[in-house]
This record gives sequence, structure tokens and C-alpha cells, in this order.
Amino acid sequence: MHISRNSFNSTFIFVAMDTKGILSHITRHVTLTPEEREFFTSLLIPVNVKQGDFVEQSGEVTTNFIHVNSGCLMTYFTDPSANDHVIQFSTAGWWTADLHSLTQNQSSIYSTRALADSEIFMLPKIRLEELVDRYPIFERFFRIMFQNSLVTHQQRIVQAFSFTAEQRYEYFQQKYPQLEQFVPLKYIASYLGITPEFLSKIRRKRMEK
Amino acid sequence: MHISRNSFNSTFIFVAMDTKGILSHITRHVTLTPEEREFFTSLLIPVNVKQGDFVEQSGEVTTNFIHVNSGCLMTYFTDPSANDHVIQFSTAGWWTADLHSLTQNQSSIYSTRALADSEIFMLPKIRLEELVDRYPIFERFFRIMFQNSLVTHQQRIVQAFSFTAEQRYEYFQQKYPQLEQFVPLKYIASYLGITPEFLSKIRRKRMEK
DNA sequence: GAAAGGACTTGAACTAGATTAAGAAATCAT
DNA sequence: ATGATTTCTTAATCTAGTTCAAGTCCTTTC
Repeated sequence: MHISRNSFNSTFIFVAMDTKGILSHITRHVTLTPEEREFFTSLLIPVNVKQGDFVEQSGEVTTNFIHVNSGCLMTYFTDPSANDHVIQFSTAGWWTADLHSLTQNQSSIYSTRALADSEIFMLPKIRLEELVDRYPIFERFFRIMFQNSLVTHQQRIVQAFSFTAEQRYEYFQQKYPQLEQFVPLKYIASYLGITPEFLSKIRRKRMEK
Repeated sequence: MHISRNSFNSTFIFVAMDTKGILSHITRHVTLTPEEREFFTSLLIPVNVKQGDFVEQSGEVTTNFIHVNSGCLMTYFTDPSANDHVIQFSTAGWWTADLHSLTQNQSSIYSTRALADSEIFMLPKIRLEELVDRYPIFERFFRIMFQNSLVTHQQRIVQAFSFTAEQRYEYFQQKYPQLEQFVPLKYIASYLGITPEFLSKIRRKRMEK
């Protein structure tokens, strides 16, 4: 999979970064004391990535939860025939992580790359463990977050099996209207589980209507 | 969808039921004090259901988490064309719930029925809220359970888009070897996202090898 | 134990979507 | 600006999986 001309860049840029966004996403679900906020933000590692950079690479063991502060990431799976399948796009406010790799300490089958210049926070797994041990309110936050994520995942499974490609495309447009404007169509096709050629046909058919 | 000859049975049978199984599943992930065990089990509503009975029906608002103590349940989605799609089989030790209906108080799009006579525990949502408020260790338990469930859901999405029907069938046989022996093939086909006719063809092809 | 309904299979015709190959349009590097 | 690389589209051909229709076997019921 090739994005722009940028090659793999392992030199992350560390910077000061605004934590308002991430805190407001958390306090939408739980209430935090100033102490909890302070400790939480002290664990975050802010990183700037450029379009095309890898954030995680398949084959390596994942050690971080990732939160997108601005920009957009894409997580994809490369099958044995070397075909890529986009699993998720993550825009501002989203979390992403390979939970299997993270919890089982096994090498990941997913890669995550930046689709645009992005600001992200990395939260190391061991820091998260300290966090929830010390402040159980974060246990609740992640419980709620995973619970909501499960709803989305279940809907995607239902759709994969009961919707046509065209219906999945319509749903995608409704749910993520901003994404289509800057994500290359081939990645959208991959996310929908179809070829770029077939997405092209669907788009033409819909234009003609 | 029709299972055996049993008709809808809304008269659940309440009985004493062994809580060893459910407690051992929980203590695999977290350690409980005797007080926590006691309080937790006091919230559970044991129910016996017969093969074919509905446990939850689409169109109604879900109010319970469900844990299977013995037997087997099936959760399915009925699409606008009245075709059923099996989402999950739940055997002993599994939890099931429509999290969307449960958290948003909206009517469920899923139905859950017993594929065999089963013993289940129902945990009302409001009781769960009391539980996690009082004993945060259960917040952790459900966080871990949802986290693990997400891994499984993610794998199913990957497979839906990158495996052929035959590969999905092979994976299903490996992962749930006991299920094929008593679950009607048409439900397995539905779970795999194919027609019973096509599953038949796959099975024949594999027999000939 | 006959009849009836459901479960599973088989085969023929069909379709959603893949593959291959090529051209057009957009983007990027120098 | 120009050439090179990538993205998107179009069209022809092909295939995995569906639909429809019929037939067999098994289970349940009276």
C-alpha cells in the first residue's frame, strides 16, 4: 500500500500538544477530578506524524493505545495474498489499537498509517494499567468506550452480510460525510470490501440517477 | 425463522441454579472477595428456557445482559427483506446482549432464541449499574470482557472481507468444533453469510477431497 | 404407520462483484 | 513546464455465490 510519496518515517516528532480535545471526549462519559486529569495527561505521549507515516506496523507487538487529536489515520490488514483491507479510519476524537496484539503480546496483523498530517497521543499499555489501578474511573471510561465500539463493530458485521456494496457505500457516506472528501477512493473501496473498479461503477450508476 | 415445533413461550421458568460456572468465568479475569461474589450472585435471575424459546425479541427494548450457564443460544438479525442473519452462537460461559438497545434504550434489531434447552442468568441493566458503582472491580471485569469481545468482532470483520466462504467455514469448524454437531446447517450457513445451498456444495466438495 | 413438514442436497440459470487490461485525469518531483 | 507515478474510470470477460425448482431423507404428529 502506498500513500503519497512519503517513505516510512520512524523519527516521530515530539511536541507540546493541546489536551483539551482528548479530555472533553473523556468527560463526555465520566467526570474527572483535577487530580485525575493531571495524572492522565501526564501519561500521554504527544506525537506529530506526517501524511504517509506509519504509526504501527504489522509484524511488531503493539504497546500503545492511540488517540487522534487532529488529522486522520487508517488501520489496515494485509492478507496472505498481499491484498490490503482497510479496517478503520480514525479521525479526531477516535481511539485505535490492536487489542489482540496489545493484550496477548503477539505481533500485530494490522498496520496503521497517517492519511493526512496528524497529531496523535500515544498511551503506553503499562501506563494505562497504572492509570486504572490508581483511578478506577478510567476503568469505567474504557468500559464504556469498548462497549460503544462493540456496537459499531456489530453493525459492520451485520452490514457486511446483509447489505449490498451499494448500500454499504450509502451508509458510509451518511456516517462519515467528511471522509470522502479527502480519503482516496481506493481506500474507501477497501473499507467497503470491494475493488476500486466496482466502486467506480457504483458511483457512475448513482451519478446517472 | 422456525426452530423445532416450539412456539413462542413467554413463561420463563425460574429455578435455583448453580453459580459456580459464572463465578469461575469471572474470576479468570479478576479476583473477587466473598462479599463481592455474594452481592453479584444476588443480582442474577436464573431462567430455564426450552429449545426454540425466545430469550429476547427484536422490536423490544433490551433490559438484560444474558449469561449462558448451559445449552446454546443464537442471536440473529432479520433484514428488511425478512431474511435472517445469525450474528452469534452463545454456549456455556458466553455473555450476550444487544448493547445498542441496552445503552440507548432503543428497540432491538436482534432476536435471541434457544437452540437447545438452556439454563441462563439474566442480569438487569439497572442492577449492573448498581454493581459497578458499588464494586469497581466489576467495571474492570466488563472492561476486559468487552475488550476481548472486540478482538473477536474485529477478526470476524477481517474474515468477512478477506476470506472466501470455504475459508470461513474451515475457520468456524476449527474454532467451534462442538457446534456443528447439533446446530442445524442452515444456521451455520447464515452465520457464515451464505445460503444453505452453497454450504451444501462446499461440504460436498470437501468430502470428495 | 401414514402423512406432513422441515432439513439437506442437487442441478440449471442467473447476478453481484472480481479480474485484467487499457486509457484518462490528477498529482508530484525535478 | 515536463515527465513520471499514481488515481480513477471504462469495458470485456470471468467466477463465487444466489435463486429457483425439484427430490430425498428425517422427524414429528395423529
